[in-house]
Amino acid sequence: MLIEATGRDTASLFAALGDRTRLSLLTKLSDGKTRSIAGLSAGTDLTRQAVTKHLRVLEEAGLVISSKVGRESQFAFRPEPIDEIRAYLDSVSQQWGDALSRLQAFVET
Amino acid sequence: MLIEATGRDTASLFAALGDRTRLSLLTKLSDGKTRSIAGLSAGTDLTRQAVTKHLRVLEEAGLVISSKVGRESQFAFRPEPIDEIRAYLDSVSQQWGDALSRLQAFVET
DNA sequence: CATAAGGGCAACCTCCGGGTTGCCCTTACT
DNA sequence: AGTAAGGGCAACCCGGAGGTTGCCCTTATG
Repeated sequence: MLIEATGRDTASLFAALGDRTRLSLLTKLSDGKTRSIAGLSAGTDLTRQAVTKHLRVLEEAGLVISSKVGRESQFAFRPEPIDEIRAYLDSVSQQWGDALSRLQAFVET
Repeated sequence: MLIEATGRDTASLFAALGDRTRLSLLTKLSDGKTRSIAGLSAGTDLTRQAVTKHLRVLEEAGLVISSKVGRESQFAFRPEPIDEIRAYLDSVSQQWGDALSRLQAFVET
Protein backbone atom coordinates (compact mmCIF):
# COMPACT_ATOMS: atom_id res chain seq x y z
CA MET A 1 0.00 0.00 0.00
CA LEU A 2 1.64 3.15 -1.15
CA ILE A 3 0.72 5.31 1.78
CA GLU A 4 -0.11 8.87 1.11
CA ALA A 5 3.09 10.66 1.86
CA THR A 6 1.88 12.49 4.94
CA GLY A 7 0.51 9.87 7.27
CA ARG A 8 -2.81 10.76 8.83
CA ASP A 9 -1.76 12.02 12.21
CA THR A 10 1.98 12.11 11.80
CA ALA A 11 1.69 15.86 11.90
CA SER A 12 -0.02 15.81 15.29
CA LEU A 13 2.70 13.53 16.54
CA PHE A 14 5.33 16.01 15.50
CA ALA A 15 3.22 18.78 16.93
CA ALA A 16 3.07 17.02 20.28
CA LEU A 17 6.87 16.95 20.29
CA GLY A 18 7.16 20.53 19.10
CA ASP A 19 7.23 22.07 22.54
CA ARG A 20 10.17 22.37 24.91
CA THR A 21 8.17 21.57 28.00
CA ARG A 22 6.62 18.47 26.52
CA LEU A 23 9.94 17.36 25.11
CA SER A 24 11.43 17.70 28.56
CA LEU A 25 8.59 15.79 30.19
CA LEU A 26 8.94 13.02 27.67
CA THR A 27 12.69 12.86 28.14
CA LYS A 28 12.27 12.46 31.87
CA LEU A 29 9.74 9.69 31.41
CA SER A 30 11.78 7.90 28.78
CA ASP A 31 13.83 6.26 31.54
CA GLY A 32 10.91 3.93 32.03
CA LYS A 33 10.07 5.12 35.50
CA THR A 34 6.55 6.18 36.30
CA ARG A 35 5.84 9.64 37.66
CA SER A 36 2.97 11.58 39.13
CA ILE A 37 1.89 15.02 37.97
CA ALA A 38 3.23 16.60 41.13
CA GLY A 39 6.47 14.71 40.64
CA LEU A 40 6.80 15.99 37.11
CA SER A 41 5.93 19.54 38.12
CA ALA A 42 8.57 19.61 40.85
CA GLY A 43 11.67 21.49 39.82
CA THR A 44 9.71 23.23 37.11
CA ASP A 45 8.61 26.84 37.15
CA LEU A 46 5.27 25.71 35.80
CA THR A 47 1.96 25.17 37.50
CA ARG A 48 0.57 21.72 38.02
CA GLN A 49 -2.21 22.66 35.67
CA ALA A 50 0.18 23.58 32.91
CA VAL A 51 1.98 20.28 33.28
CA THR A 52 -1.36 18.49 33.31
CA LYS A 53 -2.32 20.07 30.01
CA HIS A 54 0.96 19.08 28.42
CA LEU A 55 0.61 15.55 29.68
CA ARG A 56 -2.82 15.35 28.15
CA VAL A 57 -1.42 16.40 24.78
CA LEU A 58 1.27 13.76 25.06
CA GLU A 59 -1.30 11.18 26.03
CA GLU A 60 -3.58 12.01 23.11
CA ALA A 61 -0.60 11.59 20.86
CA GLY A 62 -0.03 8.18 22.40
CA LEU A 63 3.42 9.11 23.62
CA VAL A 64 2.44 8.63 27.23
CA ILE A 65 -0.07 6.60 29.14
CA SER A 66 -1.65 7.32 32.50
CA SER A 67 -3.29 5.28 35.22
CA LYS A 68 -4.69 6.27 38.57
CA VAL A 69 -2.96 4.87 41.58
CA GLY A 70 -4.57 5.94 44.78
CA ARG A 71 -5.00 9.65 44.80
CA GLU A 72 -2.40 10.29 42.18
CA SER A 73 -2.24 9.52 38.48
CA GLN A 74 0.93 7.92 37.26
CA PHE A 75 2.33 8.65 33.82
CA ALA A 76 4.52 6.32 31.81
CA PHE A 77 6.43 6.64 28.56
CA ARG A 78 5.01 4.83 25.56
CA PRO A 79 7.53 4.26 22.77
CA GLU A 80 5.29 3.00 19.98
CA PRO A 81 4.63 6.34 18.25
CA ILE A 82 8.36 6.90 18.01
CA ASP A 83 8.46 4.19 15.38
CA GLU A 84 5.84 5.99 13.34
CA ILE A 85 7.99 9.09 13.33
CA ARG A 86 11.02 7.07 12.34
CA ALA A 87 8.99 5.60 9.51
CA TYR A 88 8.21 9.04 8.17
CA LEU A 89 11.79 10.20 8.46
CA ASP A 90 12.92 7.06 6.68
CA SER A 91 10.48 7.56 3.83
CA VAL A 92 11.64 11.11 3.37
CA SER A 93 15.33 10.39 3.48
CA GLN A 94 14.95 7.36 1.28
CA GLN A 95 13.39 9.47 -1.43
CA TRP A 96 16.24 11.86 -0.96
CA GLY A 97 18.76 9.05 -1.19
CA ASP A 98 17.19 7.77 -4.37
CA ALA A 99 17.39 11.22 -5.86
CA LEU A 100 21.08 11.39 -5.04
CA SER A 101 21.66 8.00 -6.60
CA ARG A 102 19.97 8.97 -9.82
CA LEU A 103 21.93 12.17 -9.90
CA GLN A 104 25.18 10.36 -9.40
CA ALA A 105 24.30 7.80 -12.06
CA PHE A 106 23.57 10.63 -14.42
CA VAL A 107 26.86 12.35 -13.72
CA GLU A 108 28.85 9.16 -14.12
CA THR A 109 27.22 8.30 -17.42
CA MET B 1 28.46 21.78 21.68
CA LEU B 2 28.69 24.44 19.00
CA ILE B 3 25.44 25.02 17.22
CA GLU B 4 25.59 25.57 13.50
CA ALA B 5 24.03 28.80 12.32
CA THR B 6 21.09 27.13 10.66
CA GLY B 7 20.67 24.67 13.50
CA ARG B 8 17.65 25.18 15.69
CA ASP B 9 16.68 23.48 18.87
CA THR B 10 14.99 20.16 18.60
CA ALA B 11 11.62 21.41 19.77
CA SER B 12 11.34 23.99 16.99
CA LEU B 13 12.37 21.34 14.52
CA PHE B 14 9.52 19.14 15.63
CA ALA B 15 7.26 22.16 15.63
CA ALA B 16 8.18 22.91 12.04
CA LEU B 17 7.10 19.39 11.14
CA GLY B 18 3.97 19.59 13.25
CA ASP B 19 1.75 20.93 10.50
CA ARG B 20 0.07 18.95 7.75
CA THR B 21 0.68 21.55 5.09
CA ARG B 22 4.37 21.83 5.87
CA LEU B 23 4.71 18.08 6.10
CA SER B 24 3.18 17.80 2.68
CA LEU B 25 5.42 20.47 1.23
CA LEU B 26 8.46 18.78 2.66
CA THR B 27 7.40 15.40 1.36
CA LYS B 28 7.04 16.80 -2.14
CA LEU B 29 10.47 18.36 -1.97
CA SER B 30 12.12 15.28 -0.51
CA ASP B 31 12.41 13.82 -4.01
CA GLY B 32 15.33 16.15 -4.49
CA LYS B 33 13.71 18.21 -7.20
CA THR B 34 13.60 21.95 -6.84
CA ARG B 35 10.29 23.78 -6.92
CA SER B 36 9.03 27.34 -7.09
CA ILE B 37 6.44 28.79 -4.75
CA ALA B 38 3.87 28.84 -7.52
CA GLY B 39 4.73 25.26 -8.33
CA LEU B 40 4.23 24.21 -4.74
CA SER B 41 0.99 26.14 -4.44
CA ALA B 42 -0.49 24.52 -7.52
CA GLY B 43 -2.98 21.80 -6.68
CA THR B 44 -3.36 23.20 -3.20
CA ASP B 45 -6.37 25.08 -1.92
CA LEU B 46 -4.03 27.52 -0.28
CA THR B 47 -2.92 30.97 -1.29
CA ARG B 48 0.58 31.59 -2.53
CA GLN B 49 1.10 33.70 0.55
CA ALA B 50 0.14 30.89 2.87
CA VAL B 51 2.57 28.56 1.16
CA THR B 52 5.23 31.23 1.32
CA LYS B 53 4.80 31.53 5.07
CA HIS B 54 5.08 27.79 5.55
CA LEU B 55 8.18 27.66 3.40
CA ARG B 56 9.74 30.34 5.53
CA VAL B 57 9.10 28.29 8.64
CA LEU B 58 10.67 25.27 7.02
CA GLU B 59 13.63 27.34 5.92
CA GLU B 60 14.19 28.79 9.37
CA ALA B 61 14.17 25.26 10.69
CA GLY B 62 16.82 24.43 8.12
CA LEU B 63 14.67 21.79 6.49
CA VAL B 64 14.60 23.64 3.22
CA ILE B 65 16.82 26.06 1.39
CA SER B 66 15.87 28.67 -1.17
CA SER B 67 17.65 30.52 -3.93
CA LYS B 68 16.41 33.03 -6.43
CA VAL B 69 16.53 31.99 -10.05
CA GLY B 70 15.34 34.71 -12.35
CA ARG B 71 12.02 35.97 -11.18
CA GLU B 72 11.20 32.92 -9.13
CA SER B 73 12.68 31.50 -5.95
CA GLN B 74 13.47 27.82 -5.98
CA PHE B 75 13.15 25.70 -2.89
CA ALA B 76 15.07 22.52 -2.18
CA PHE B 77 14.95 19.89 0.51
CA ARG B 78 17.72 19.91 3.07
CA PRO B 79 18.14 16.62 4.93
CA GLU B 80 20.62 17.60 7.65
CA PRO B 81 18.11 18.45 10.40
CA ILE B 82 16.52 15.05 9.95
CA ASP B 83 19.61 13.57 11.57
CA GLU B 84 19.17 15.81 14.57
CA ILE B 85 15.66 14.50 15.03
CA ARG B 86 16.87 10.95 14.68
CA ALA B 87 19.47 11.66 17.33
CA TYR B 88 16.81 12.75 19.77
CA LEU B 89 14.62 9.76 19.04
CA ASP B 90 17.61 7.50 19.51
CA SER B 91 18.50 9.03 22.85
CA VAL B 92 14.97 8.59 24.07
CA SER B 93 14.55 5.03 22.94
CA GLN B 94 17.98 4.10 24.18
CA GLN B 95 17.04 5.22 27.67
CA TRP B 96 13.89 3.22 27.27
CA GLY B 97 15.87 0.21 26.11
CA ASP B 98 18.21 0.47 29.06
CA ALA B 99 15.27 0.56 31.40
CA LEU B 100 13.92 -2.60 29.85
CA SER B 101 17.30 -4.28 30.18
CA ARG B 102 17.58 -3.44 33.84
CA LEU B 103 14.08 -4.68 34.40
CA GLN B 104 14.84 -7.93 32.68
CA ALA B 105 18.07 -8.33 34.61
CA PHE B 106 16.16 -7.77 37.81
CA VAL B 107 13.56 -10.35 36.91
CA GLU B 108 16.15 -12.92 35.94
CA THR B 109 18.17 -12.42 39.09
C1' DC C 1 6.37 48.26 -25.34
C1' DA C 2 2.55 46.12 -22.97
C1' DT C 3 1.11 42.61 -20.21
C1' DA C 4 1.11 38.51 -17.63
C1' DA C 5 3.52 35.55 -14.28
C1' DG C 6 6.22 35.04 -9.91
C1' DG C 7 6.83 37.06 -5.51
C1' DG C 8 7.58 40.27 -1.50
C1' DC C 9 5.36 43.19 2.08
C1' DA C 10 2.11 44.68 5.23
C1' DA C 11 -2.29 44.91 7.34
C1' DC C 12 -5.82 42.41 9.10
C1' DC C 13 -8.72 38.59 11.05
C1' DT C 14 -9.68 34.47 13.72
C1' DC C 15 -8.76 30.86 16.59
C1' DC C 16 -6.02 27.91 19.26
C1' DG C 17 -2.08 26.90 22.42
C1' DG C 18 0.36 27.82 26.62
C1' DG C 19 -0.36 29.48 31.04
C1' DT C 20 -2.72 31.11 35.23
C1' DT C 21 -6.11 31.41 39.06
C1' DG C 22 -9.89 29.82 41.90
C1' DC C 23 -12.72 26.31 43.63
C1' DC C 24 -13.89 21.72 44.89
C1' DC C 25 -13.36 16.73 45.37
C1' DT C 26 -10.91 12.66 46.90
C1' DT C 27 -7.20 10.19 49.11
C1' DA C 28 -3.57 9.89 52.50
C1' DC C 29 -1.49 10.96 56.98
C1' DT C 30 -1.33 11.88 62.14
C1' DA D 1 -11.54 13.66 63.39
C1' DG D 2 -8.94 17.22 61.00
C1' DT D 3 -5.75 18.59 57.70
C1' DA D 4 -2.58 18.36 53.95
C1' DA D 5 -1.42 16.49 49.40
C1' DG D 6 -2.72 15.18 44.60
C1' DG D 7 -5.75 16.39 40.98
C1' DG D 8 -9.83 17.64 38.03
C1' DC D 9 -12.61 21.46 36.04
C1' DA D 10 -13.77 25.79 34.24
C1' DA D 11 -13.01 30.48 33.32
C1' DC D 12 -10.03 33.68 31.76
C1' DC D 13 -5.88 36.11 29.55
C1' DC D 14 -2.51 36.78 25.97
C1' DG D 15 0.21 36.16 22.06
C1' DG D 16 1.27 33.99 18.06
C1' DA D 17 0.16 30.72 14.18
C1' DG D 18 -2.40 30.02 9.95
C1' DG D 19 -4.74 32.26 6.53
C1' DT D 20 -6.51 36.05 3.54
C1' DT D 21 -6.59 40.38 0.74
C1' DG D 22 -4.57 44.36 -1.52
C1' DC D 23 -0.83 46.66 -3.52
C1' DC D 24 3.52 47.04 -5.73
C1' DC D 25 7.88 45.49 -7.75
C1' DT D 26 10.50 42.71 -10.98
C1' DT D 27 11.22 39.48 -14.69
C1' DA D 28 9.56 36.94 -18.85
C1' DT D 29 7.06 36.72 -22.98
C1' DG D 30 4.01 38.20 -26.90
